[in-house]
Amino acid sequence: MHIQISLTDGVPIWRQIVNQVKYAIASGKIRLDDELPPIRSLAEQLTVTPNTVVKAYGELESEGVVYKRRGAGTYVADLRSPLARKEQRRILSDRIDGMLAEASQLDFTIEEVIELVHKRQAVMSRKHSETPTRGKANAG
Amino acid sequence: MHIQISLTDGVPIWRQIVNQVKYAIASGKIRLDDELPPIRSLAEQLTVTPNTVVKAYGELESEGVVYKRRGAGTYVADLRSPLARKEQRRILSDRIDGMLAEASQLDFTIEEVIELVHKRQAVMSRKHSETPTRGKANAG
DNA sequence: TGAATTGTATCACAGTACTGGTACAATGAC
DNA sequence: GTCATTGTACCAGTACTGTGATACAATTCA
Repeated sequence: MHIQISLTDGVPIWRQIVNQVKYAIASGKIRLDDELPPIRSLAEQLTVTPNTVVKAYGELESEGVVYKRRGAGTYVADLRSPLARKEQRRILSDRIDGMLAEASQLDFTIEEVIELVHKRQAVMSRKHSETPTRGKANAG
Repeated sequence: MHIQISLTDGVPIWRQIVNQVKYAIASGKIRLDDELPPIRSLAEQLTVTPNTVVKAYGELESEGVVYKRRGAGTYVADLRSPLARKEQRRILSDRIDGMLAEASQLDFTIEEVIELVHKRQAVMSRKHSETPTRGKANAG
């Protein structure tokens, strides 16, 4: 669990933690029921306040990515569980709704949006080919 | 040009103005080269500071929705012009990139994303059927 | 039971976004 | 050129977000 944060790129520390934990899970570095670093430990390692880690872990929990057990620790949740998956779908839906609202106001048709999504997906997966959408791509 | 703002819904006033101007254009209430209310007039009408309207109009200009002529006024731009269209495409691409990054981290495939986009589009166009994506939908 | 470890809750400070007030500069009408 | 109108620029106050410090509560384990 090696997390590297930047204090200068404008992205809040708690969000950097969220992203890197998600990435660690997506890339298989940490797995189901693995324990994340205790709040204090990670806070000390990153030399930030425990509060910041609390906020990050709280966000991860609300997204169904991890679960916490008071007095015990914070653990990687089963992302394929129906509950977690439903929550993730809700989060992504919110983001898509915002995007579609923007597209509508900018006078894009749904067909144009879909085309643009495909194009951006192609660009993004080309940019960092080591992080494809789901491990499936490793086999293809 | 009737704009209604809410001080309690958490959405910044300048953004409410942006959205309603866009909607007024999309719905045909104001057209190409029509003049928007002067900053002071709209500020007075909404009982907000001119600064807030300045910010809203500035955002609209940066998106290519309007153009300003100092000493004259603010006017609806030609949204189909290549320059405006390119800028709008850039804005939407940014939003899509963020959405795809989220989707990737939440472990959705591109196929699932596309499916969800279609579903949300269906939901949204059902919700307020008077604001379809582009007038084209009136014919279909 | 009691100490150690873990997450939780509360208050405080700094930076930023949002809004407000007012003076300045450029354009258009005369 | 002069005046009215328009957008621009600058500074100030307020609320919120992000971060920091520290005390509290629940769980684990000897």
